[in-house]
Amino acid sequence: KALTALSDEEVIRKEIKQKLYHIRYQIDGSDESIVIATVRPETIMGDTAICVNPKDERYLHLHGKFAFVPLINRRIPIIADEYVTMDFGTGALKVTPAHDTNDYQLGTKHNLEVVDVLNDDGTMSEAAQIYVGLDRFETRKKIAVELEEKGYLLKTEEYTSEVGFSERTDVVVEPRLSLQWWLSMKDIATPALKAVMEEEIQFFPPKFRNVYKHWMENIKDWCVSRQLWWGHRIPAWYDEQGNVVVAENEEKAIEKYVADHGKNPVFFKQDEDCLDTWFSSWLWPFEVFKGYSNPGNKEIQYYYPTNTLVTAPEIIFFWVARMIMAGEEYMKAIPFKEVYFTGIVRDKQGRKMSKSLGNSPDLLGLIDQYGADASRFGIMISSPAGNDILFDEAALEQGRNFNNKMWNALKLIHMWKERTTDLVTEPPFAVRWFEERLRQVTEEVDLMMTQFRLSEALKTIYSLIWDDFCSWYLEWVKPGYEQPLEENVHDFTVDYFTELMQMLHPFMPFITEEIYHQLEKNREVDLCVRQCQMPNHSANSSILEQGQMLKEIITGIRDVRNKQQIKPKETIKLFIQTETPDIFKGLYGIIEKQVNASEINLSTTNIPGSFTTVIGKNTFYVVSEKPIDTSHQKAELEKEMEYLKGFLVSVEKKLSNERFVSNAKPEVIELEKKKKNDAENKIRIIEESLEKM
RNA sequence: GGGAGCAUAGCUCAGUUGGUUCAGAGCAUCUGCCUUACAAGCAGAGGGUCCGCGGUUCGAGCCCGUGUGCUCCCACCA
Repeated sequence: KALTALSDEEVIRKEIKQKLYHIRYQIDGSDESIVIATVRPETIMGDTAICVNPKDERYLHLHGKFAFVPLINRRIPIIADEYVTMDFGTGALKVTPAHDTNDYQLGTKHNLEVVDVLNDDGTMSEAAQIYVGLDRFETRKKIAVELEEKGYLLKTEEYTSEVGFSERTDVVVEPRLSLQWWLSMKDIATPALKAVMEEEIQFFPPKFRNVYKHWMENIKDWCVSRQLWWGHRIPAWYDEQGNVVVAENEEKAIEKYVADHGKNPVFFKQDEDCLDTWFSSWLWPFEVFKGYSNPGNKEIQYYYPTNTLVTAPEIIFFWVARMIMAGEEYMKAIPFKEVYFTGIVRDKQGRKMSKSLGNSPDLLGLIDQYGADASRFGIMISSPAGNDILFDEAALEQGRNFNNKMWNALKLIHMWKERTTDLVTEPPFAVRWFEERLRQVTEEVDLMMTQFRLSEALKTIYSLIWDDFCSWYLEWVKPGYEQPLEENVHDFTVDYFTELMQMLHPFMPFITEEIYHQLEKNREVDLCVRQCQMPNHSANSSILEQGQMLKEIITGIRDVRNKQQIKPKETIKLFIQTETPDIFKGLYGIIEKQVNASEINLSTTNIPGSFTTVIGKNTFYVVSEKPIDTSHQKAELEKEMEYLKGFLVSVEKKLSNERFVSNAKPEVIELEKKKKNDAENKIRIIEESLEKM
């Protein structure tokens, strides 16, 4: 047990206009006096020193002398401490250890007497000597008058400062000494600090390790007793003389008492205080499985330590650190391996959501409006790990639209099912490509999930479904109007869609489950959250590169169509000039469909009257009914040319820099050479195209 | 006052030993489309002195110093 100066929890600070009283204290053995300034003149009877700054020249001659507290004439020392600010008030501070936190610390440091002038009910105590039994605020008024009458009050000035009010009762909180139970923290903090610093326990995001480290390295003893009537009661018992015994329970306390005193206690009463809420909470990881009260039971063996704690960063110290300490102390093992910190949900303007602001969304209303999956999507997509969440309904709308998109994809696949053909062919390029793409993204998402980069994982899956699956893959395999689809292509598509639903399931459980069952009737098991099935070999990069090139070609030619204002329904003829015609094998069908080309041919020369565009190492000539506007095209090519030449210069400069060549890693130099080569090739191709225009 | 973090497109954010053409994504914006899954959509585009200054380096969005601005936690002046 130790004295506590004050607990400042549940205290609301408010700016209050007050009076600052300048009060004169007579110096012992001198005509001189020293003036202090205070807003609480009723506490002067608790003064046990006057403190000045050691550097303050005004008071140098008073160091070590004594002064008298007005009205009660207690003789108190004049001490010097850096704590006192010279330019505030008079530069002299009355020290009241019983009623001010800082004064208490000052008192401890300088071995000052402690005089508690207040009773529990806020009236003046016997120790105050005067105004005993009178309310503190009444005393303040009366004492000011008395001080003035007796010539101690020199002046009063208006002063605004912060005063603590009780959160529950809204009365001014009075710092007051009391006897409390404390827990010495240093020893139990050491292993807990080590566990996190050595990453036996990992924090996500890791930046919070700094906060934890700072706390644990500067840990203060913990006041664990509370004057409440609920909670775990302090396990301490007193006899009639106030001798105390601490034990696990009353039975053991009596045993201990008998051992210490050689007799049974006549009177034995448990302490009425309760433990701090967090003292109970820090037992949570093991005591929910009775790991302390019934050690080694089956459940605690299975569940302790657990894997991941999900919590908020503002309770790193209150709860996270304490659970780790309790785990190490009582279970001799860490309680969990990973801690994931969620952000605080804020409104669009960045304000914390709160009842008083009334800016919390009505979740059930949102679910009605957008759907449960969409609401989950909206929150998850805007939760970058470790950052606060700015809640914006637009994200929920995006989630709703995503639902709709997937629903429509399902509808399309159902339509195909009705007219598949038994004809089974080699899987077309699109099928092979998407398999690789799925494999690639699965690996990416798996990595993000293990790093708790949840919103990034969701974004990646979202893009895989919307862009790769719907916008590219489905369009690539889509049969012509009223044409049938090969059965195996349909089956692959169903498999892919299933795999996608599995990936998305943790984020959007309802629609994924539904689509999963509708894709294939009579599925026996439900979808559940499981780890990604890691592919048994890594993705085939050449197919992926080919797919990437295909996307770029399609986009590039669509851009030409747009810029040339060729109507969507109007077909074009496409000629490809390439040194590697093989890479286009099997892609003609897709390209024709995607850019609405009536035919595609290879060409070794420029096509007159066409629009030229260079994509990668290949030149494409677009022929349309419409007259081609080459001025725009020419300007674009020239612009690119200029850029490439500038780029080439910078690469060449780098390569001719001796210091670069001698210092850079060989693979970096190789890359630079490749860049140079690529740029030169591209410049040549564009030059040729420009010449012919 | 003590500590931590942040500053990249209009907004929210990625950018993983400093080296691909690195300046990105989503949303928003603009243009064109009622194309037979989807207008809650399709196709395309524009948009940035990577906060300022200095340094290290062959090379800096990334490393170091410094200034400015913001956020959070803790303490709080009689």
